Amino acid sequence: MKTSSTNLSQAAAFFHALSDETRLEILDRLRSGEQCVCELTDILKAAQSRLSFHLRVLKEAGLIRDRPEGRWMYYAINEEAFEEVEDFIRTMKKAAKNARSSSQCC
Amino acid sequence: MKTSSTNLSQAAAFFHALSDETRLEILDRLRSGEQCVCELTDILKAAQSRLSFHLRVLKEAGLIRDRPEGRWMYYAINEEAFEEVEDFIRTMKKAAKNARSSSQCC
DNA sequence: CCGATTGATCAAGAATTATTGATGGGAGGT
DNA sequence: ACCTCCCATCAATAATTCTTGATCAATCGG
Repeated sequence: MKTSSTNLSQAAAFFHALSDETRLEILDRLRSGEQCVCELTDILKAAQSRLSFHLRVLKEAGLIRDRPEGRWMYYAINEEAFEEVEDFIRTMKKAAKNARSSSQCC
Repeated sequence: MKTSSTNLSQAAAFFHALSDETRLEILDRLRSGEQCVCELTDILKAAQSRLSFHLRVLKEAGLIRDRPEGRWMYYAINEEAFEEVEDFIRTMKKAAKNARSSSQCC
């Protein structure tokens, strides 16, 4: 079994989006359901443009979805993407585990 | 349930280490078992210092372990770290799923 | 001891990413 | 129409990360 290189660059993109603490805090907030930017700005005490930047990174990676409503923009976690990330990690882990047990002689 | 901030910075560190395609290629190679640096250099066609740099990033994040033997250094995947990453992702995903279903009125 | 091999580390430069403050656009209220 | 609120975007700067080439230490074989 081999992980294709497109998978690798896709995975790298996911992980890059997840590699920043501010973005993880955003996701942590979104775990409880969708939120608008202004709520996040209040909670995370971050400048609006800064938050907007990080939301964009998350969105371009496909980790979150947005939904405009009036003058608000609501963001929510995209579960499918997390499913993919989980699969990637699980596959890696399992392969390593197998390799390990099969290389143990006696 | 809340993810503590130490968890977040720990997770950010894991994800940062995973966010580079070269490092994912290294891990992809290590899936089949431990390898020494020279083998990786050949396979990935990367300069030695470059590889050494990425191996360090992976090691400092705890994703791989090293084992010196004579003049070779063997690297292998550290499964426990992948377990942690998987848990983190799964927790995030589940919380999002719950929030989603409970917010669906009618 | 000598030379060759393996791999870590360092410094310098290149490249990517993050932050800040300013601007602009759209939606709503009056 | 005007003003305010919410948010995206842009340009400039700051900060971080990556690559490259050089050097060094340790191990091994002769």
